[in-house]
Amino acid sequence: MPELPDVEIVRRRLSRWIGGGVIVAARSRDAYVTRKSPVAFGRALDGARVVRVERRGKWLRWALDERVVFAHLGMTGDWVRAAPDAKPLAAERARVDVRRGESLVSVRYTDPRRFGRLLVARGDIAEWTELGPDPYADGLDARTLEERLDARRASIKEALMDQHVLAGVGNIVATEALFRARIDPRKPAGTLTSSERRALARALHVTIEAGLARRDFLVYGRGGEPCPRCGRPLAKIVLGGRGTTFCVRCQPRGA
DNA sequence: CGGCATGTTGCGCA
DNA sequence: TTGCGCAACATGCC
Repeated sequence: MPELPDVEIVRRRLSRWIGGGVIVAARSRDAYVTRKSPVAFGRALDGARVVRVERRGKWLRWALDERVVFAHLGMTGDWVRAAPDAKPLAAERARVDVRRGESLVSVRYTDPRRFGRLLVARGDIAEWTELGPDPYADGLDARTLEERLDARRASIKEALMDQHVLAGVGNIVATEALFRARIDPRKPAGTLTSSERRALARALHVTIEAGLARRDFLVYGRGGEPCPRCGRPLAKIVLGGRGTTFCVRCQPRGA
């Protein structure tokens, strides 16, 4: 489930597994996911040291000695650890074997749907540098939210999911945070009141923490079920091409 | 078989 | 030029 909280969980695992290690072998056979010759992926990584594993929004950034690896999990991507001699896992698209002291760690990139990306670069790429503030790494207050949303005509939900506005908010986090903040997802972003922006900043924080704690969703994917707050059946609409669940009573349009 | 899916990009049309 | 809706990408699951 790769939105900000899930990507952060993957980052922590990766950092623990391979941070500070030296890559002894990196292989991919998937030209679609590597967006270039998978051979170049292996060549660029072989022998490099993993200085650190960072995250911004939904992107992971591996800082190597002289290169940078950008990894996006798309819809179904994940990094898992396997025994170095284990056969390729189901939907495995790449593997990176890392030596840390005495031990050899093998991490595998799995991604059935292959919307994810594994990019090698010499420096930062536009997809990374053009990201908006990350509400977890950078913190988020009502003032920042106001700057980011000001004069936007798109709905608040679509604005939240725009990675240039805020980095890391996807369909689940947006849906859950708007429910917590009691804001109609269709409301134009630029028309939120300051108290709504305060509630939304807080709700994003709570939603991200709930995601990190792997708690169940309140309303996402629960269209037709009773609203957890008032019991009225949750509405299900499409906004910006994405399924959107909300409560017409608890999330009013009016200010 | 049809419909839907946690993401992103690019195209056609106002 | 800008903005918006929508299809496409590739695959699995219900």
